[in-house]
Amino acid sequence: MNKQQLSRITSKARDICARSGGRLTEKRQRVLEILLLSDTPLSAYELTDVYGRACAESMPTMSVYRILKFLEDEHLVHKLNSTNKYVACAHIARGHAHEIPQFLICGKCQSAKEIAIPTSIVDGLGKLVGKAGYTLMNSQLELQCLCDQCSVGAS
Amino acid sequence: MNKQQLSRITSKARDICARSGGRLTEKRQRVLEILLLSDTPLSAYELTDVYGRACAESMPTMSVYRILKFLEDEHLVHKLNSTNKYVACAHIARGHAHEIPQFLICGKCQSAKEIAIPTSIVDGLGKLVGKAGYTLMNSQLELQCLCDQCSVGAS
DNA sequence: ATAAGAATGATATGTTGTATCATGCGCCCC
DNA sequence: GGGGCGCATGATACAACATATCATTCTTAT
Repeated sequence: MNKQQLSRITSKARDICARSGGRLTEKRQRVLEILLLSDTPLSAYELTDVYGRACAESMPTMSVYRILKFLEDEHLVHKLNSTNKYVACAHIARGHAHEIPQFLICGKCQSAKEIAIPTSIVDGLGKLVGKAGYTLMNSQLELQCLCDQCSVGAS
Repeated sequence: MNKQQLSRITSKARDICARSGGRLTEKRQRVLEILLLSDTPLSAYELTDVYGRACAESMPTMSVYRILKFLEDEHLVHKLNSTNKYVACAHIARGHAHEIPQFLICGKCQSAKEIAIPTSIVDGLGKLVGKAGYTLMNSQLELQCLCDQCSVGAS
């Protein structure tokens, strides 16, 4: 991602925050940028480290958690429950229709790709769940995968 | 679950362990029984508490983790990643064909139901994942739901 | 009986996350 | 532009979840 793309996204993110009455402060923006630029999801403590190295002055982890919570509430960041790590939302630039995010997580390189699951599959799941006596609420799927690059180089 | 059912399951579990060269010791069996009898998934520390209250002498949490790992390796217990809690496998008694388990988790009463996802849906997901440049590996789905009982009583 | 290996205990520490109170900083109103 | 209000951040403590490591006990085979 180049600088121009990055600034376009953060600018959009700023708008999104503004619409909900929030503010994308410099620190919040930096955290978001770190996630946008990272190849892999990062834990709150990894973010603390990267922030400290990138920004000269460091940030207490508590603040990182608070900022992550803010960014999650704005749907700018998602948390991967299976790994306790955080990723930037892949859809900030365009419309940013925040349906439930779904992720493919590579078990080898840890990359995570945010994808859309078609209605047909979600509906199928919904029916199944109904038959089992449950009602489907929000469900962020995290599918354990192998990415093509890691497949190719695999032993 | 009555005593007879419980002993049938633990006996089956003993067989399963034996076949893989493991041993279902008394402590391992007790941990499994606690999970079998529990209405909801339990964390390792909750298990420690219950064990201590049920068995007069307590067990260090470290041992609970080790026992859980053993039981997981035998596919007698599953871990819910979204809540960091553990459940007994629902299929010990019958054939115990351990495919990837899938769970419906009630957001209100925390009950978790283990279900089977039909091949059609899994295949659909697999194709989708393939198009995104990934290969689906093991994927334990944990779907956030509301169970019918909680729906009825809901506000 | 005894040695080997498995299971468990004890202790320490690492990782993830929350609670709470203090401090700083921007913004609005007059 | 000073004063005060509210949001953002810092600092500190601690809770919850999990692993590492070495010691001890129990099983089992010979």
